[in-house]
Amino acid sequence: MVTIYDVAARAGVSTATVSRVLNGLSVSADRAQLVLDAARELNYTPNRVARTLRRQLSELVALVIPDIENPFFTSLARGVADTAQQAGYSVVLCNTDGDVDKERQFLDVALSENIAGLVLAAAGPRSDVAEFRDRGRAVVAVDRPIPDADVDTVLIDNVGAGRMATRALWDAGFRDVACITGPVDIVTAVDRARGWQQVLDEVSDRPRVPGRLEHADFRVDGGRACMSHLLGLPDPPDAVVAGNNLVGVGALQVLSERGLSPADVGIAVIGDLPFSALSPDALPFVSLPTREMGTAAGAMLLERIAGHAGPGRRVVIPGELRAGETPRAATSA
Amino acid sequence: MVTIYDVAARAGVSTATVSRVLNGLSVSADRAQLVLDAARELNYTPNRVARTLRRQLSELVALVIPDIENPFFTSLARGVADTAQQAGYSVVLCNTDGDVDKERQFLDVALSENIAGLVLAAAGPRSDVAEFRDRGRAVVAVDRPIPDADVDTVLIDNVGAGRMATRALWDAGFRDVACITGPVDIVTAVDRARGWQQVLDEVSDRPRVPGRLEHADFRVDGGRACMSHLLGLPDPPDAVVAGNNLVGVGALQVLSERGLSPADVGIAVIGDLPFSALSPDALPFVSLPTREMGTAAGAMLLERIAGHAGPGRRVVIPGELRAGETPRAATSA
DNA sequence: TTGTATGCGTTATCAA
DNA sequence: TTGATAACGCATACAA
Repeated sequence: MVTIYDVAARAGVSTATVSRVLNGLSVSADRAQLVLDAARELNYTPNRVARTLRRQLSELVALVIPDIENPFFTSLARGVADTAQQAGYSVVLCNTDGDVDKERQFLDVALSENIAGLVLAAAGPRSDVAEFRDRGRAVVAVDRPIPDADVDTVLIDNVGAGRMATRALWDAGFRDVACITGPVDIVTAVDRARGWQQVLDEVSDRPRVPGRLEHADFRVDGGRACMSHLLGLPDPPDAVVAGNNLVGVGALQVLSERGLSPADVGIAVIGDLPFSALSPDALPFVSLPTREMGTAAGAMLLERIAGHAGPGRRVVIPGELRAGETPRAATSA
Repeated sequence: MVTIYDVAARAGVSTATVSRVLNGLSVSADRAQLVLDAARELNYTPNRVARTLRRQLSELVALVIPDIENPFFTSLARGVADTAQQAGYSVVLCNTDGDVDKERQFLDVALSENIAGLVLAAAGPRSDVAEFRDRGRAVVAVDRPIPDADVDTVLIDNVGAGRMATRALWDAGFRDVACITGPVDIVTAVDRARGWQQVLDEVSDRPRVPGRLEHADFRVDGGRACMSHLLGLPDPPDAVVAGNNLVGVGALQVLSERGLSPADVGIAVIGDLPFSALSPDALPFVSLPTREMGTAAGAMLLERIAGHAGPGRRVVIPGELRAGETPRAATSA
């Protein structure tokens, strides 16, 4: 490996001078040129491990997400990566698979690697970033808040998203709207369901059918299972709000397999369906600006790395209803 | 930060002894216990940066992929991550966005970070991993071979996949089968198209309609554009092979928007559609065992890290046709 | 402006 | 088995 010593020797200067040139400190022009020439001739690349050990801070930023197979998070990742890379940081992505133990492992590794900063979409409600912050590392929470941690946070307006989706179905004439949301310990899932409930409380003057709220996991199979269950009831609902994109996919699959269309059973999805094979107009959905979430989180992280102090900030980004040609309820009950 | 010195002081031993205990070298039982107790009481975690600098090798493995928003690659990532994590390595994912410059940057960083190994799905046909290998780092190519590099390689049988998809359509009665594949400089795209061509050459006794091969980019919009173009021709084909999952999604979207179904225009997809919102039975597709590719690549990487020498091995994994209830051609031309 | 020398935290060599 | 110490490659405090 070619080290700073090799460059110094070739340029006929000290390693300190080489280091200064490479870090933009004041060096006389002629010597600087000598160093640059030597570095180029030797194809020198500074060793980041040594640099990190010395500086106590790496040029790496980590993004920790719970489900790398969910387009919601990969789109988010793009946003974070674009922002951070533009600032010269390399972004590494870590998938916790929703496993809090894996998450803790990643956090430990990140800390031990002297990572400059961390964007975290928490796997559970008890992520511990205290040591991170104590050691002066930047942390930004995204999509899911980190309880008891005063960190910058970028969130979707989940209650609002739940409201939009529900109202779209109501406005299309559906009167018995169920909701399939995510696990009770994921706050985004709970909030979206709360939005659903709010709208129903506001618009419905009749007693509601009980058992219309289902908690799936936030995956395709979860959506499938709950949708099958709802459709199998003696008095099935006439419409369903899908609590996230994957649940929506599962619900639509079940519909398709039963030969039903979104006109037969209304369906609105919270989240985008980039790979749905349906026209984006086919059903109402609440588009969530995931990429923008990522860029916002990335920007805040960079500010913190650059030294911004002060209490944790909170950015809440609204979803946007895309109603398209929402099929209307066939019968008004 | 609590360092090895703190532990040594608390345990009343030298840092060398602490290091030995932590690395499983021979230490007397009583002193080992002292060290372990001290380490636990101080909540000591070895600094990975220092360890990496000293050992000249980190415990990190990188997976570099060209499109993190493509389920094909995220599924692959799961396979690699599962394998590597089981062996105690932390896996970091890097998205090149198909940009060879970004890829080179990531490779430089990985080298400079003393990464233990690298699984690479190359962004282009000229990835340079020579320095990596010269410096004794493990490299495995996945999905796309790395020209001029004698590395372990895990590939799909792309020609075979193209054949399967094409034959499925032919067998269903379609007689003018077009192909939308990926860019000419991505070998998987070319190979899949070659499989398509082979089958047509074998089965068709009539002159072929020219202009039936389209090169999209391997994304949804690429599939949309090419599908629109094909359907807009004065003599459109009666069926289409989609060269990858995203192209398939785009093609299906166009179909759906025009009120057509896979019975009107036959369509077979090379790759899986985990988020298509269609029943998996709705159309024929060639399932590609991406996760298994990942585990195979991860396993080979671990072997190399463990010191396995010898020439580059090559694993070719076949796709698997899932014909479901393939719609038959409405008219036999 | 430049060079010398030290330390970042760990592992490994060498001697005891 | 154990400890003292050098070395990994770099950045910086200090001296010149």
